[in-house]
Amino acid sequence: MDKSPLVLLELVERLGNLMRAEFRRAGSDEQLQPVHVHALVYLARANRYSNTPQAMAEYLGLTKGTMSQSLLLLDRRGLIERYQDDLDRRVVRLRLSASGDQFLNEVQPQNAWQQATRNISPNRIRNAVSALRETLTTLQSDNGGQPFGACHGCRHFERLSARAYRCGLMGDRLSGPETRKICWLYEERGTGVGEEEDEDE
Amino acid sequence: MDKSPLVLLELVERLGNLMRAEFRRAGSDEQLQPVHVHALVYLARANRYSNTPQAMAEYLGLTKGTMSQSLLLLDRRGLIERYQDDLDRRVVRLRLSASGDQFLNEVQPQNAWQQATRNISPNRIRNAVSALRETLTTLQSDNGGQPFGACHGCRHFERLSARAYRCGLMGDRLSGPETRKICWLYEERGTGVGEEEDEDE
DNA sequence: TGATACGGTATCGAGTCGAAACCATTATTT
DNA sequence: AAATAATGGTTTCGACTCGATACCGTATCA
Repeated sequence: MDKSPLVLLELVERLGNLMRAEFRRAGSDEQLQPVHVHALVYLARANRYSNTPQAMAEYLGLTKGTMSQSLLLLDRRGLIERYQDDLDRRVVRLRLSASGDQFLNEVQPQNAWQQATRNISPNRIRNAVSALRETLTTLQSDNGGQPFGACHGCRHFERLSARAYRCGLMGDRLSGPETRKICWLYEERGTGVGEEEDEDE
Repeated sequence: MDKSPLVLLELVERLGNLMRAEFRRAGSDEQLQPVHVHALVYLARANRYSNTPQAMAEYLGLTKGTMSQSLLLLDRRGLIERYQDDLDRRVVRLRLSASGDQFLNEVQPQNAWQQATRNISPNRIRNAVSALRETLTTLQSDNGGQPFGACHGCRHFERLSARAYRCGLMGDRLSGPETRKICWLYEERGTGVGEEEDEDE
């Protein structure tokens, strides 16, 4: 019996804690809690289907009530803007305001991480990403949560031509940049079993 | 410019969030917050140098004041025991109580993770561990925090004979099981630069 | 048209969390 | 030895998180 999965868990938790502390530092000037910074970071990366309170709550692991509170605060501070969906008038849509955008550019919450990974080869990072992604997928399907992947890797992603894309699930045309954003409708491409396997060292 | 470090960060944060939710679930019967469960898990794995409020606070990324609060609660609930160090009477030492131990055995907070990683080959996991460990080390040395590693991998770890070990920093004899615990005095072995590098795929 | 589901908000209470003040013990300086 | 500083923990305070629950308006389905 191998204990390395538990070691991996320990690393993930510890890195998560450190980055939360980092987010706390990043938000301290603006009196923001870590979760608020995280929400802004998410919003900057969410596509048109995923910029709702519900999607954010799911992503951040909060209940909708809690999420509603945080959004209220971010709205009061002028960091986000809310507007109504015109098809379904129950749903609220969110976007970063100009000052929210500026805030992210100034404090660079992810900068410490970028620095910390600067000496790790892209290949090792890709291998780690692949293992963690698989863990995440399993963990989520065990818990019945949404997968949240980048649009261009999704099963519903379609390439119409060199520069034209489309979401097969929702039927919308997508711009190039939008296909790199996060979508909570993401589904794994069904390439059967096996996928890639890292080398033995 | 490669964006995969940011993808890795996203995975680490998301997995961290999910596991916190898992810890919340694990502690809900006993009315424990995620951080309390995490503290118990840490305590079960901490060696004789690392079972103090200070070490725990550092590990969990909290201030000593906050840590003190949580320990008070865990003590009231009878899940931990505190006792005085006899060399330095300022320091408090902590251990799991019998019911704290039983709690961990019953709720198995890490079980979901073990399940989620069951289909990932040990080798991929080791590769991911190595990349994340390096990230953690850099992140911590950038922030001036403690490293927290397993005793047997530490620079001060000495093997006296087949079954006898010793910490060269503190000078104590160590039992076999204890060398597998977490120590906050851990220091990377100075094997120069380079270490291992994963294969290209 | 009703019943039901759904997205979001409002309210409440327990508890987290950092900051700062504080206490007892140990270490250092003079 | 006495004064001073540093250290490990605790206490107190106030702002805020967070889940639970109730609630409101809109959409969907019978």
